[in-house]
Amino acid sequence: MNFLKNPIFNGITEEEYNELAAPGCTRTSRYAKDQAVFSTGDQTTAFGILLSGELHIENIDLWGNRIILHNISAGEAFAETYALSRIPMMVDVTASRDSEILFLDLEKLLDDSNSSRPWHTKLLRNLLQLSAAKNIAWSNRMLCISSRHIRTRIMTYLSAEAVRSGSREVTIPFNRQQMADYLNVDRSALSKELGKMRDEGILEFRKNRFRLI
Amino acid sequence: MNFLKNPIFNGITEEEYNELAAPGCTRTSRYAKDQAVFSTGDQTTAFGILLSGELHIENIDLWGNRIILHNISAGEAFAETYALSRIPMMVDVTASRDSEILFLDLEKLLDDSNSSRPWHTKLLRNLLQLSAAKNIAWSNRMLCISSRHIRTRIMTYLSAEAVRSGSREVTIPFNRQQMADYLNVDRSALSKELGKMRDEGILEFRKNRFRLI
DNA sequence: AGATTTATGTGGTTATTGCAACAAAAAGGA
DNA sequence: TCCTTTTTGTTGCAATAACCACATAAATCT
Repeated sequence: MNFLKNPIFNGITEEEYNELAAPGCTRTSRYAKDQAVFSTGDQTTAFGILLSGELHIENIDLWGNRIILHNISAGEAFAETYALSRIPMMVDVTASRDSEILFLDLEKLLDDSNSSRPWHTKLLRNLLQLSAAKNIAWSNRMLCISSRHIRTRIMTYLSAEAVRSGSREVTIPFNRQQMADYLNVDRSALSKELGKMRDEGILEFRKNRFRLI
Repeated sequence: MNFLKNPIFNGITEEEYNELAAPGCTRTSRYAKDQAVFSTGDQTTAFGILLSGELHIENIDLWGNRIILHNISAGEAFAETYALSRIPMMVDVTASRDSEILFLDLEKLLDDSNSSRPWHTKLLRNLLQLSAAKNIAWSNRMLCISSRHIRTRIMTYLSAEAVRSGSREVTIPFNRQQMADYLNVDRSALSKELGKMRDEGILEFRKNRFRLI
């Protein structure tokens, strides 16, 4: 019941959770590294909360290029947008590490028959907060991509991470290829630019640890 | 009361609207073309519904480059993300035409004291749908930007618009500069590529009307 | 209508980035 | 430990797109 501390259950008691979970609205599944959780075209009424591990939300375009749209860490929710809007998924959700996921079926949970339950309004509010937060995350991502220069993208991304962590040293959840996909640049070009920036004394890094100077 | 047909008021009756609007939770304002509705750094508890006109959500980066994050047409809502999350806005909202806006103050509307009102849950649900739809829009936009080739960006964008309108002929809500900002490319490079594509017989266009072939 | 401002198209130049191929280093398995 | 696989870095080359400057067209104003 550790997951009840998750923001999605904000204000919801253990008793209330047991009540909402009772009619088969929830389930837990495990996924191995590189295993697909959802695939493009899937439709789902359930969204997931990542209990442990790590996921990537990614898209592969018509030419086979992959772009990582988002990185999901433990405690974060995902696919709630698709569960809410019922449209076919335009993305792949893949476990980038061994992961454990709690699924909540929104179709059942948000049914009108539950609207008098005390947990119903709380869940709605929490979902709304979650969705708003996702929108903010999209904006941040978009601001990274918006520059046409690799260096600016790197700096925008790392600066934002540094602000979030409150430190000039940041550990990112990507390897080089994934970082390149996230910033939407070529991997070798990214390595090249990172090397240049290190030469110029702008930053230090080893693998996925960066230090801004 | 025409705006009650807006999805945000889905299921909400005129009587209910009068009740929720009574305690000063709503107001209507007019904006002239190019006038700012919100500016970067603003904090708001109210979000807007565009009754008439057109808005652009845009960002100007540290180097003065503008990027249009989103285009708002009549009937669409905006800034609900910021009203929900209370963080300072990272974008400018500008009227691209003379516009009339209905503002709803979420801080007051979503207050616990209203939770027993019949319109309260309806409003929450509608906001949730709205927020989810915005997330979908972000995804679409991101898929446009994800390619590194101008031609692919153009095709991804126009194809998506063609699918939405169910026609090979689409009228987009942008002039060239705005379209370039939306696709995040240089304007002259965009004009050049559009010219090439016309020469190759891939598409026809005049101003903001495009026809895919 | 004429003048002014805004929008769009074109050409040439430069530079950044993508791309491909390979080397080196690190990680993982037997 | 050695061998294999994966990850990261490096180089040269080609190409695309940015940038700049200007021409033309369209829209707006008086």
